[in-house]
Amino acid sequence: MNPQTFKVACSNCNLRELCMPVGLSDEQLQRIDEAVAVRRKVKRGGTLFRNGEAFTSLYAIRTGFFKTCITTEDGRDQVTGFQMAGEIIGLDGIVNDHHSCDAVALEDAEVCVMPFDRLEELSREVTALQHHVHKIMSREIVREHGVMLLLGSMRAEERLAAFLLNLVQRLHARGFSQSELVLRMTREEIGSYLGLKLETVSRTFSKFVDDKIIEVKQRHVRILNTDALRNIVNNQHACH
Amino acid sequence: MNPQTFKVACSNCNLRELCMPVGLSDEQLQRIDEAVAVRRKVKRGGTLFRNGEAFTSLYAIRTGFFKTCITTEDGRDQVTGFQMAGEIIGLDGIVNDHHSCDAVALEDAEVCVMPFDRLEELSREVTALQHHVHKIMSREIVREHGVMLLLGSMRAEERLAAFLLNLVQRLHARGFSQSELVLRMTREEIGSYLGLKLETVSRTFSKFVDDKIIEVKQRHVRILNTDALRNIVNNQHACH
DNA sequence: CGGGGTGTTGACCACCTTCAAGCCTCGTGG
DNA sequence: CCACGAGGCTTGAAGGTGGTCAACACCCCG
Repeated sequence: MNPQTFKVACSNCNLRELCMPVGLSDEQLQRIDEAVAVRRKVKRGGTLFRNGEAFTSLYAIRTGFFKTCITTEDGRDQVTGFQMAGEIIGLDGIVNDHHSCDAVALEDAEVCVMPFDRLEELSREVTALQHHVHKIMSREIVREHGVMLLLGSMRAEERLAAFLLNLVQRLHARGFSQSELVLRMTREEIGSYLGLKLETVSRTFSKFVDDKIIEVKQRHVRILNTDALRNIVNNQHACH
Repeated sequence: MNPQTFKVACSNCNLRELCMPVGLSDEQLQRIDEAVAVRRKVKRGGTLFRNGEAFTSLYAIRTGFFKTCITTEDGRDQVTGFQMAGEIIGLDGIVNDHHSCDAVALEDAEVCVMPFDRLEELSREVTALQHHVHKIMSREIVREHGVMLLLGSMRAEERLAAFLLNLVQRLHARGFSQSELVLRMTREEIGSYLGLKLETVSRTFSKFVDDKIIEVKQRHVRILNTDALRNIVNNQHACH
């Protein structure tokens, strides 16, 4: 209710390339700084926004890890994505001026709050920013196409392999290991995202361990054979 | 290769409310007309754009019916959506300046071609247009969330019921019947969209017919009991 | 030390897929 | 005009994948 807030600047942010502004002049960067009003901290388990809440801002993740999920009246639940540092959340709220999903922090997190009307205002003046906002939204659309492909046509092993490869690739882009990762989410949340039950996720992890493709200790995962994972995603279904 | 093209005007288009411009002054409408360069016809079975092609424009469907689908190297195939008059396609191309899916006409179609750089230029000047472009992209993101929910958590009957309700609702918004519709796509395409095999789609149709929920004659579908369909989507899973 | 949340594993079963056969419909060409 | 063929659709039988239910192990933390 009383989130901690801090004044903030994009111009010296080390996530610049991943996040909002791209290839801008110093002057343009300073103008962006004006748009990014404040930072906000969210504790693990806390929500950045909830389904139904008024939409005011987009959020750039500085630190931490989020899930977004939709919940229907009849108790259905679906994780629609996991987001990490440098990624933008809140785009779902634009169309109806209120959010249509929950954003939950899976570890203590800090986000940059970008009031959307300021962002629109500024992107009318800074062409590069306008373009970037469009690209971010388009990227999210394309990402979701990939998830639809996964949910619509992949089997459990393929889904989990694709999931691990995607996670580790994004972490690698942020300077982490290509072969080791810590899952911030439960098996149930993975399952919800992948359209599987938690037992199936657990079993599939175990199978990968048996096959010496990964090592698992709790939420710590070490990838022993990246190519094997890639083959599972790509080739496996070529039997037709 | 040599698509037929026509000069076009939004200002007197009867799809105005569904499509691009919203609540604009006459002067603003005229400016939009400048952005919408030409129309283009696509024959049934033809493609409006294909995966890998350079992205230049968004397309507003004037008449006809499209599917968008992604195809991977390993032969996987996924229909990501069906689009009808008044809807916008091509948003996937913005992020990488080339399209990442195919848009195929399922019946003879005509689209308005909107060069994206003109659209960006114009939306820097016309705030309402800028806002509308953002809303269109956000709407697509939210729509895809719904598909993810469907693919991730619904059973075959629920998926098909949701699909029929969605189609008929969109057709109704365009002045068609609330209870009768003509499917423009094959069972296989429905299946691809819903993450089911065509046999399962066919079987589920048959079950709905047995249950007197719909009548089916080829691609003509008459909904006899809309509430039953709604219950299938909502309640069925409440057994938990 | 104990308890709750989380994860693993097994047995059984339901749902959907696979494979196969046959039908219907429409368009084309004889 | 009819015959034929191809594509699309339906239906059946059998099998597999993942879901469900249940028991238990593990780990973190109070």
